[in-house]
Amino acid sequence: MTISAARPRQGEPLSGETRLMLRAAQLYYRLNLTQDQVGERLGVSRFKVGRLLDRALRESAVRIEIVHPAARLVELEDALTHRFGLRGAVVVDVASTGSAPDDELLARERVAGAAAAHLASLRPTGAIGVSWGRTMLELAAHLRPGWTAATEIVQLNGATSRSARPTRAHEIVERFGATTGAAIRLMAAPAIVGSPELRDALEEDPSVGETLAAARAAATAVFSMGVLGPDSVHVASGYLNDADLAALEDSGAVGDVLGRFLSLNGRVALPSLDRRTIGLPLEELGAKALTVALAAGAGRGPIALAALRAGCVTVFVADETTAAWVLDHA
Amino acid sequence: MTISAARPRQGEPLSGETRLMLRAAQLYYRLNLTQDQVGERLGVSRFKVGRLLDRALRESAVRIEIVHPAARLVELEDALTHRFGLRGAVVVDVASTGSAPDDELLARERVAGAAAAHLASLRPTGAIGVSWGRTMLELAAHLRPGWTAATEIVQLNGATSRSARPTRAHEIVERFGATTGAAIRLMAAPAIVGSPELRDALEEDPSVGETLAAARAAATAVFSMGVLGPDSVHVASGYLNDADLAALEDSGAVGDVLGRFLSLNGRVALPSLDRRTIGLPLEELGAKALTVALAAGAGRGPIALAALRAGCVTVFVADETTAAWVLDHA
DNA sequence: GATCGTCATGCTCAAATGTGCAGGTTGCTG
DNA sequence: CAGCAACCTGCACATTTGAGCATGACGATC
Repeated sequence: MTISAARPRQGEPLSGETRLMLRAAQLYYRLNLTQDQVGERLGVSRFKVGRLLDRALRESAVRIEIVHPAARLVELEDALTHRFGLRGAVVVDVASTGSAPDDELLARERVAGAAAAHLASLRPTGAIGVSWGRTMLELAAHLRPGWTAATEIVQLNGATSRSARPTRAHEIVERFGATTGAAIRLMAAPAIVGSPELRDALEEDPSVGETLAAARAAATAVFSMGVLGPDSVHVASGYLNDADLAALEDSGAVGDVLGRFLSLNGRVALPSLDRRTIGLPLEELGAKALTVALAAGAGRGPIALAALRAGCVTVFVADETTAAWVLDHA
Repeated sequence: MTISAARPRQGEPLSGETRLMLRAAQLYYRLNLTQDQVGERLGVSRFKVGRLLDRALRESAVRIEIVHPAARLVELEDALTHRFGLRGAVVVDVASTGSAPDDELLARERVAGAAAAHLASLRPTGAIGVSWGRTMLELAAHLRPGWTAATEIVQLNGATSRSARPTRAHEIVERFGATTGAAIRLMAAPAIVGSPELRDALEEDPSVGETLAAARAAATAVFSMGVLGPDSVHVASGYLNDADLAALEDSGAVGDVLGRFLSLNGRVALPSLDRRTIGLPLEELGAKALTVALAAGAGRGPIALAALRAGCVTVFVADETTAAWVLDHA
């Protein structure tokens, strides 16, 4: 080794500037000193400290991450809200139990609970329309007395069952009424009847027509989504026979909202069936100021996406799996 | 399932407040909105946003970490500075080559380079004392012309070799002089002589004495550390015979600073040998305003710790391994 | 059912931080 | 070595943020 001149450095491992930057970052972010204090310790002006910290952030020498386990849910909520132009979205996580049926139950419970809480925070007033189904039943059970004041609770679609499996729609409406102090209005009709003519006749009869008018007038609607399949409530309740089911499947239907079966693009899948369905039409649902839609459990993704595309949702409440599915396929 | 009343929630998965907190964190930290803007979007006051972010930080829902690869080095520097009351510390990383001798070389190169740069940033003036050794030679080679202005460069301890292996102390002093425009003052004496009497006689002779006086007067000193062992420069240069080496090892010496061998506690290990050593005594070194100590390469940990404990270091420059060893054993 | 304590809220004011700009320095080029 | 350009620095000023405090709502307690 002969002393000659400073040889070129192969890879300056750490310039003084970088060292300074990191020291500033440590003092500022770890010790929570002010930029002024950091500058004093490092012998530079506070302006330089600010610029150093700027650089550290830009070069991502410091990383700020949100580590809360629920952060993912909030991200999904924001993505849904933005993607579908919603007024809000609530996504809940469902700890897996290992058993699919239990997960289903748990998802319903969580989504219903979250929906109840969110509804309470929205404090809708006036008339509130409600649908029925297992998730709605669960939601009704979660409503806390006095969660809001409403003048009237209206059943949005037909439900009287002709089979062994009752829809329990009246329990739901009653619970909504009991917890808000509102009058209730039931819809004394089946969800789906045999012919369009019978549907029209029933809807014109005051017994159904008045409720339907009230449903139209309500500014708020709360409903859940149904899947299509042999275990669907509509099949279990006897509204759909095998031929209907087959026709629906052929038409690309993925599930229903207020008894209206939709295909993935958000359109009514089978108009002939839709004309036999008693309750608020989809367009009227979409015209409301506030509609809260619940989707809980595996397989709800497609109908949730369909409903969102149909534009009849302003607040969407779902479990994480469903929310992720919707965003993946949107 | 019977509707009765809201059942107690087993584990509210996500309170609205937490949801709000996370959303605020996302908007604030990811989108860089102001607290005011976040508040507007979330429909809360900016004060609440501030408190929400506070909570997020306290509950460590957001984590701020410094991820730069060199952050560790800066941490070591701060720890050393604080632990030993230094004016500063510089720690460099040494990419392992896989071969121990190459690592040694590389470590010296990096430490010397960093020391040269740091010295330049300190811009010491007046008289500067320097020691010799392989690391000092490397440091000298890294000095850039005009790195500072000095009046005089003084050799701090004896070095003239009586063996085949030259110490090249004069090259070091000359390079320091050439790059600063300073006059130079060499010490025409061996590092260690045979008897205290001869040492005293030499130090009183003007040829050595005047340099020693200048060494005492210098406000700044730059030196490196030597390890004890058969491959030590002092053995190679012929200053120490086997008996000396054995006595040193018995006394617990771990290495030398300016030819003064220290034990781990920072004291002179073998006073009888110290009295035969020509150069600036340790106490005088510790009294200087600025002393820059270099420690590079495996096995320098113990002598580095000893020197730090001896209180003769104000700026410490070392490789990562040595720095970590020192902090581990301090 | 009245009272007290606790807690969250929003305010004012001070501290901290970011921004655009003018002056100065460095290093490059002809 | 002059001229130029890019860059860095520090400053005044506007914006943003934090701290302490008064107020009001809610729930608990006696």
